[in-house]
Amino acid sequence: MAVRPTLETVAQEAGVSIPTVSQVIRGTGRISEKTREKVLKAAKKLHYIPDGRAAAMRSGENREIGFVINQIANPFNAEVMSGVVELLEAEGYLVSILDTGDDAARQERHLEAFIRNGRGGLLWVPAQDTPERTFDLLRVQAIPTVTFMRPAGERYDHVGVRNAVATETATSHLADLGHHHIAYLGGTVMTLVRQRRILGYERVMKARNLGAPIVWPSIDTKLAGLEALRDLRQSHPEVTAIVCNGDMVALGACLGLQKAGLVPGRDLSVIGFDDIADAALATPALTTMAISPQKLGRKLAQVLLARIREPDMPTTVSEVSARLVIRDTTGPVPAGGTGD
Amino acid sequence: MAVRPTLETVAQEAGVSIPTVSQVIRGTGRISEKTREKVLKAAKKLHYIPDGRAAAMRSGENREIGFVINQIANPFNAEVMSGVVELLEAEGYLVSILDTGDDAARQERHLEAFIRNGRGGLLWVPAQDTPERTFDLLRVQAIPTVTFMRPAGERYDHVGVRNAVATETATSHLADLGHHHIAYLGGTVMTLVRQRRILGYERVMKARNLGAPIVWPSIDTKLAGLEALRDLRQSHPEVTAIVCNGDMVALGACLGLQKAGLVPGRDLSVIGFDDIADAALATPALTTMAISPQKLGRKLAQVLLARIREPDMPTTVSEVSARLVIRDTTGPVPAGGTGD
DNA sequence: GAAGAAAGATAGAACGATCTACCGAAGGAT
DNA sequence: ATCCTTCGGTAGATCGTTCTATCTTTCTTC
Repeated sequence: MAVRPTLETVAQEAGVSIPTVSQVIRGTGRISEKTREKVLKAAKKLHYIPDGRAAAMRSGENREIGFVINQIANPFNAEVMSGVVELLEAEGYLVSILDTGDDAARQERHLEAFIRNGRGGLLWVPAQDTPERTFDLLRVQAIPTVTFMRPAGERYDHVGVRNAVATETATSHLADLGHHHIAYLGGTVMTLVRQRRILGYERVMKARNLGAPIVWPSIDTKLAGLEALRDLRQSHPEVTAIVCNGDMVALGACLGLQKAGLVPGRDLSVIGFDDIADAALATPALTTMAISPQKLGRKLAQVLLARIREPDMPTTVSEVSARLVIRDTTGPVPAGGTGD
Repeated sequence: MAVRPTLETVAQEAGVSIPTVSQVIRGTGRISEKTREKVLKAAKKLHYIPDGRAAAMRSGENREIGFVINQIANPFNAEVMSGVVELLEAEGYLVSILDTGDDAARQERHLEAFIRNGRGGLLWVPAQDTPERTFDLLRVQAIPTVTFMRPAGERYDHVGVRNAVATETATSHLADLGHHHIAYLGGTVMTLVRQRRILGYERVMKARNLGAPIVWPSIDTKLAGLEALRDLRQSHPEVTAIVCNGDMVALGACLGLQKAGLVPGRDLSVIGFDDIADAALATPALTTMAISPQKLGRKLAQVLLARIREPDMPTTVSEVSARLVIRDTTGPVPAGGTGD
């Protein structure tokens, strides 16, 4: 089987020295047009592709970026990733993706593997229960890092969403429709993100003098949302509207309502978070807080590039706003409902 | 900022030579218990993580695997990936993922980037219109490669599904329910996979003397499936059942039926392919040809490992069978329907 | 035509690891 | 006491690239 060509192979073929070939390939230094063509021809003939690892080793520059994410199958994440890849690829970077499944141990193994194999930068959604040790690991290695969605103090640059403002908007929308007993559904661990979202929800509940806040946990899948809704309704039959921690849970809740013979938006209002593709396609279509994944992805890439270019600048925080998209799962309080 | 520790740093700290440290870290050679402990202590103190690229360069062994996939957001793919990662990770490999979006140009850039940055093996779902040149690129570099789902002749090992058998099963199931006018919905380009699936469908249509085969194209999203169903029903109102190229299209078709006020499984039978998580959760729950993504993922990993260990053995083909899962979207021909 | 500058190419070290070969010390047999 | 073996560890070359320094040749300019 063919052995991979190197600078030396190409140099021999072209009848020049190794550094000359290197310069031609990278377009640096002073090279005459004649030798340039000679070298390019040889390189093409041999299907030469430079060894990025050897280059990175010598030059210290590393054009491979790692994206460590909590759930690769989440369609929202997928769109963010595609935004990131598009922009970084144009700058000559390779973005390779790892899935932690929100498991801290697996995350640490992954991060270590990334460090071991050399990454010039890291985009990171920290797993829910990331221990301090993992952050240390990364700091020692001095890799430019940007956290996404879940901030990690002021250690790294961060790109995320104005969560508290978003749930304020969502809860106000429900209050405007006349709802008093509004629950918050979704999430399990009290991450900073969830904390901020619940804060926005509770602020409106208090400010507008609505019922006592009800926070009901659920993991972030449709199936879990379906089950959680059932339990929530049993414990709190007075609830007429729910603000959800994510679209998957919200869609699950809608399924749960339908299974119970109820109509989302008429018998009980549901509002999601993210605006994934399924939100608009579901019947009834889901009212939700939309965030633009492409926008987030681009922002993420920009922040990382800035950090790579200027490793010593103070860390930054970039937040984008969510937008209320009213569809069919929110409506006025049902006639028989408790208007109090 | 801290500079990354190397073998030399650790060697100095421990008061031994560089090769000694290397041997301790890798657990090779003869090392006394005393120096071993000394070295490990120093390595731990400095948070030493070996540079896999330098190691790979010298030893020729590369423990980083690339997974080049057509659609990262597809939940079926996500489950396959997690199966692959689990097994390869246990063997000490790092699996990093790239999304081609089924775009041949992007795919070629990605593959080249993988080669440039050194991958010890490749798992690959070739994009739909992959040119011959791309296959050449890979062969020249002599990287162990396994194709997934979409075979590429006998060039590489392959892991896939018994597609023709699966659609035979699906179509027979509909025929058993009394359907005569059965359409095949989904896919656009005539890939080998689609060809095999359509072959199975057509074989049953012919063998059981049913209506003329109708193949209707659609890309693989819910939205497209919804629209395609509408068009299909307009052109072929006699159709009472459809076999779909994938669950996403099938779910889209069900949505389309519901939008038209019809009930999937009663007014028109729909059968999907893949059994993604949503298939069981949809209302009505989707009848589908289930394939176990974990099983496929493990198989994929095993085949790649075998190829890495034995680069010169003849290429293999491994196929797993799909299993008919009957849920609520298939039923007998409706009363007013054309029983012919 | 001589000195200086610029252009074009190259030699050799370096990056961080691993591999091969070798070396000194300790232990055992004769 | 000498030789041989085994054990524990090290020196130096090497992987494919880039960097620094240098070398030769040609072109300007007065």
